[in-house]
Amino acid sequence: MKYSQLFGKTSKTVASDADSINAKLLTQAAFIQKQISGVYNYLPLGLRVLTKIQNIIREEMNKIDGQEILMPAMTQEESWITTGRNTMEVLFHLKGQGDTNLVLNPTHEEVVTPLVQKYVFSYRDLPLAVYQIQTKFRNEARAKSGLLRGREFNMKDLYSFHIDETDLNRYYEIVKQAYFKIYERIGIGQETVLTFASGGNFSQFSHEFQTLNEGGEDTIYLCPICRVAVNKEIIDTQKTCPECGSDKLEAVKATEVGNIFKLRTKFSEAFKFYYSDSQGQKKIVEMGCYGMGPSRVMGTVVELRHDDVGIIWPKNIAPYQIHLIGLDGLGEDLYQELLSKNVDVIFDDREISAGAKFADADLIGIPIRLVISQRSQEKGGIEFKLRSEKESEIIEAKDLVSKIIKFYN
RNA sequence: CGGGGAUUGGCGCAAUUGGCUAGCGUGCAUGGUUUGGGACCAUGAGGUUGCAGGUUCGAAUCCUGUAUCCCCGACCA
Repeated sequence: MKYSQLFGKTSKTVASDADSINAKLLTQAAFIQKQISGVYNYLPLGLRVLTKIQNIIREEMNKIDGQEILMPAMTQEESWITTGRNTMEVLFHLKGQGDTNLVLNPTHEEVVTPLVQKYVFSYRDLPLAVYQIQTKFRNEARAKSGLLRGREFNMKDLYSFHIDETDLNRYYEIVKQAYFKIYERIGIGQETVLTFASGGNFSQFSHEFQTLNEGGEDTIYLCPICRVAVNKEIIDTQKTCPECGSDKLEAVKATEVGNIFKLRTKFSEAFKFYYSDSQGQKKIVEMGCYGMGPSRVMGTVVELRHDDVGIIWPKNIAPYQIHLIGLDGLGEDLYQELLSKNVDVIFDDREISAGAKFADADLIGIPIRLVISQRSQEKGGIEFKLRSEKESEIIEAKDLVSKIIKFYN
């Protein structure tokens, strides 16, 4: 991609209503653009990041036998009356044709349970896990913090169905491990901790995945020994680490980037979802649900990975692999060569000053910046600089692609 | 949802006892000079001051209503 052709330009000033680091930097660098409070447009750079996050999640969900589906954003209100959740304050209500009452789904238990019920009748059909990556709508009392709390946001939701609690527990642990793998690949594994939360009526705990960061909305209580935490609900009832029993929990700020939950039979009972076991006996289906918001993860990454001049994207979710800056009219040949080697490159071909190009590269935050200029050629090649480092080095042209490949593998 | 603040070219801002043709920066266009950390000069385009109504000789400025945004709080599978 040539930067001169890219839809969406950086700005020296930032919209005065940007209320958080992620909103400021993502808006200023033209990754997102706010439509209304808590609702954002994704521009090409932003969509690339979001898609990369989604694809990492998708790969890990597929590895644990999740089958991807796509459910609708709107549903008849009746399903929500069935479960008693039609009074949730975050529900958006709308009218269909005639007197049809519809809701915009804030989550999909009310959709997925009747859907799976149409195809699953026997223990032979279980276990089963389906997921989607889709838009959720929640009419939050107060949207805020850029991508961290929106009224419309992107979410991956996985639902699992089991013959009994034992099998639910087995799969729940598998999902837990898959989540850590995802955060690791996205580049926030170091800061993301398992957090014990209330389990509702049917299980002792649910689990949140909380990413430690100063700007976080949540306060959690971290065990320095086990590096697990408990949330406020739990600390109010037990003051110790659930793993080691330590009472030296530290209050820290964090952002919730995932939540997994044993639903048990709450929804299968509401929809009368039974299966026949090997004896032909009618049994209730056990369920789990597992949420993760790619858009919120994207915002959280920016909160965590930036400096005072811009974003510093982790390598697996950067919008491009290479930010190539051409000076002195150079760069086109190198750009074409990188493209031919399948390197994902954005080429700043604009006829503006070097300083402006450097400033934009810092703001956009692609992990590797290359500069090709008369100066770099006099020094024997191409300047190679990591966004996360201060110093640059000169690389000979023949070594460039292998160095790039090495960095990304 | 309760309390507070704000709304002026694309973006960031200025303009009050109500007073001249609503300014500045940035961005944009054209020409020229520059050319490794957001260059400089010149010229130009771009605003019925969120919307609706009212007071007045005269409203960005005062009044009423309304919409939106932000902050604090409550809320938050």
